[in-house]
Amino acid sequence: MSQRAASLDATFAALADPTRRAILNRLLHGDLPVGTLAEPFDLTLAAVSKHLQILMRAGLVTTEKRGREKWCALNPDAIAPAARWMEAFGAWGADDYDRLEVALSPLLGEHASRS
Amino acid sequence: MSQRAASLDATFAALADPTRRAILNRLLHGDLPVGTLAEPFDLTLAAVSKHLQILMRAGLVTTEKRGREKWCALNPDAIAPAARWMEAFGAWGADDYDRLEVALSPLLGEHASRS
DNA sequence: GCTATTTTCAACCAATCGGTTGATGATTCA
DNA sequence: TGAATCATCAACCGATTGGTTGAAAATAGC
Repeated sequence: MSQRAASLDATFAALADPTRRAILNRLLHGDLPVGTLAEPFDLTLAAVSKHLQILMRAGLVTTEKRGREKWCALNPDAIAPAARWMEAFGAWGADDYDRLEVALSPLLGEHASRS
Repeated sequence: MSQRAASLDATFAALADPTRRAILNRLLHGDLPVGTLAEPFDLTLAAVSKHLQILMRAGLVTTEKRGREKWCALNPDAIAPAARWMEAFGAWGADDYDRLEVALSPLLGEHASRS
């Protein structure tokens, strides 16, 4: 399997778990040490630590040790190959510009709900 | 877990396997019956059938029985919630318009390689 | 140096995954 | 009717996943 395919595997697999997506959402609001990051989850710290390793392996999260604590930060660029794959798939059959608008809105600062 | 989260789980999990992504890519070029769809893969028909069930459960593929054959078709709309989730994530930290161009190019018919 | 704090490691467990084989259900066609 | 074709089902297998517990490593502070 190509390097690219392996990267897509790791990225999509990392995103397939709701706890891991919640971790990413939590990090959207700012960097956090592991312990603080884990607080809202009804899981042991060891379990959260494992989830973080999966996110790190996929490149979605980076860490930096500061003293006793290990601070976690998002690496949004890591999602680009997967996002590209999905755009190529989703654009087929596009019969309107809804998807286009969705893709544009975050860059344009719009926050219209489309759920 | 919310309905939406479950849908994201199913979609990302479906995309996390290279065989399943290859199946989707194959269907990008047109609808196919299961047997023909399975030909290029070094797998039993039963294995491909299982992959198709996972793709169908995620809504990414629809099927229609015509005589003995079961024809498979893409349902690109099913990817939209996952694509939206990723856009929200990826747009954070966007320091240029690379992602924007990538999102636009399929709709504009451009095919510049960015790999 | 000792103790507390933060995080990971190692071992284990049940459940799921991706694959196989062999049997079975539908359907077509001679 | 009978034989061939298309696809799924059921049972099984080894590997992986998501979780736990308890011990251990690294660092901070008294």
